[in-house]
Amino acid sequence: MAGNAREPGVSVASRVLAVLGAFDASHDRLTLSEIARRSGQPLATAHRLVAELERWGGLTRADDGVYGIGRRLWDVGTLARVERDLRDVASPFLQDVHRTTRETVHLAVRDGLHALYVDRLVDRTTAQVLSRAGARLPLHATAVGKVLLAHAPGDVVRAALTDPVRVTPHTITEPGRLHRELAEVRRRGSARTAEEMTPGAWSVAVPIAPPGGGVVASLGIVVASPRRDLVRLVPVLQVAANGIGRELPPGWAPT
Amino acid sequence: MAGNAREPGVSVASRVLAVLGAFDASHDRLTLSEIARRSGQPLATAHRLVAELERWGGLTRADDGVYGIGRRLWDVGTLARVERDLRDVASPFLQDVHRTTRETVHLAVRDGLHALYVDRLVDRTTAQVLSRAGARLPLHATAVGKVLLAHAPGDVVRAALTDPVRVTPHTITEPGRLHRELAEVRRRGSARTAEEMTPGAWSVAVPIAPPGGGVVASLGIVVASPRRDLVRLVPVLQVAANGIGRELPPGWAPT
DNA sequence: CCAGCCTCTTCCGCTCAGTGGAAGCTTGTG
DNA sequence: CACAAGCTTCCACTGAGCGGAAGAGGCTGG
Repeated sequence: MAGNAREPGVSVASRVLAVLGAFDASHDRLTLSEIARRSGQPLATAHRLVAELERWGGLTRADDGVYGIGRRLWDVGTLARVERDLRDVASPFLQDVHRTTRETVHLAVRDGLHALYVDRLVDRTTAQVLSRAGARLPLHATAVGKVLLAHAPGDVVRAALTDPVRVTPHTITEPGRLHRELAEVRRRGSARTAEEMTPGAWSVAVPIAPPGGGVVASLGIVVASPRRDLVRLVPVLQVAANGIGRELPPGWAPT
Repeated sequence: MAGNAREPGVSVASRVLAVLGAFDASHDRLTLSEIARRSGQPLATAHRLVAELERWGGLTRADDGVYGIGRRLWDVGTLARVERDLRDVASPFLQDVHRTTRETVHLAVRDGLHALYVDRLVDRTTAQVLSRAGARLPLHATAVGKVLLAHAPGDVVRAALTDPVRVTPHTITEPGRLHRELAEVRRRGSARTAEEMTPGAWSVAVPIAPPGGGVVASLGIVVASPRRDLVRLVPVLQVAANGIGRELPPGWAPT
């Protein structure tokens, strides 16, 4: 017989989203079969959905048949708040900081238990640091992450400090020590890391807050050597962070 | 009776996409009713789809009930080729150009009959020019657009020069004159505009091509006064454009 | 305090859009 | 030329999706 044994309880919408979910930072080009596999759907089903997505412009298909995310989805993504508001406001300030320091500059918000890198500026010469826009790194091992965590709700802190991942030999994983460091971050108004996320990378970061609001983002800088004067960059960051905060609408929050 | 008069021939997938399509540059925050109206769907239907999208993280709902594009969609959009490859490669060069000129720098690709602005750098002090990342402007009225058009297939040129929109009093709309100008752009290797898109904005642009490939993007600069030495910026742009081209994978194409 | 209006949420039985196994097709490989 | 792997098309069964309607909540003006 033809017919089928339709898996129950799965909406079409969720299938569409599963197709989109098949793509991620390290899988941005997929074949139909890969999409089917990664989204957990029969080939025929994936085929139908993918075709429709392509027709709409959400996916594009290269000559070799490989699918990638299309412009239409890029357009839509561009409208996300994290992207639009924050990036637009912060961008000139990132440039300022970059121009005066010549170092890699990062802008991040908290996304659950990760620091989500919304924007960054890297010198062409600078060794490529891990982060790129859209990357998510652990909160406890990055300077921007520590800033965000230091101003996060208690349950987030608790969750983040429960069995923190050891990324490099220098990563701090003792909850007690991290707790003390977060208090220090709040007191001092800036956070630091020394090769805790990437060997050969040292960084500082400061919080960004809109007028009359809490900390919504963090601005950080990464250098490739244990410069003793790293702290001297803090005032530069603070001026920029204050500028960004001032230009954000009062009460602005990511999400 | 309950039941209904389901509109036939409309797939669920397309309904989901219609919901996403309800959002655009000037409508990035919508209420449920607005989404329903703009996507042409009954409220109950929109409600269901929106709820599912929100559950997935594609949409977020603010406290006041207004919906916006969520992080999940931002993530996915980030994976688009235009965004990823081109932006990543070009970003440091844009910074170089910006640093030496202090002017607004633009990176654009052709999207149908429009120049799609993939990235830009603006000085905080500079008067805000129209373009922002994600913006689409007519090909015939912008410098980057002219570059892209000058290297576009014949049918695109024909379509673009059929009744070109007059944007400002300075916009060139005579097909003949535009045709001649495109030839000139090809010959000279750069394009210019003088208040053709935005009053008070002059600009130049050059093509970007990967090794052994055609023109895939354009790098431009916008200044706020009719500087006589605008052409002197062309070499700067060319160095950067060459650098970008060289770092693009051979045969790279947007889309 | 209520009427009027708006937007959002929930309900429910009918029905056709969606389903996926299978067959056919294309392309690459040994 | 057989075989495999990936892609496309086909088709009849059926439950997921549909949307009108009613209910809930909120705001405004009389």
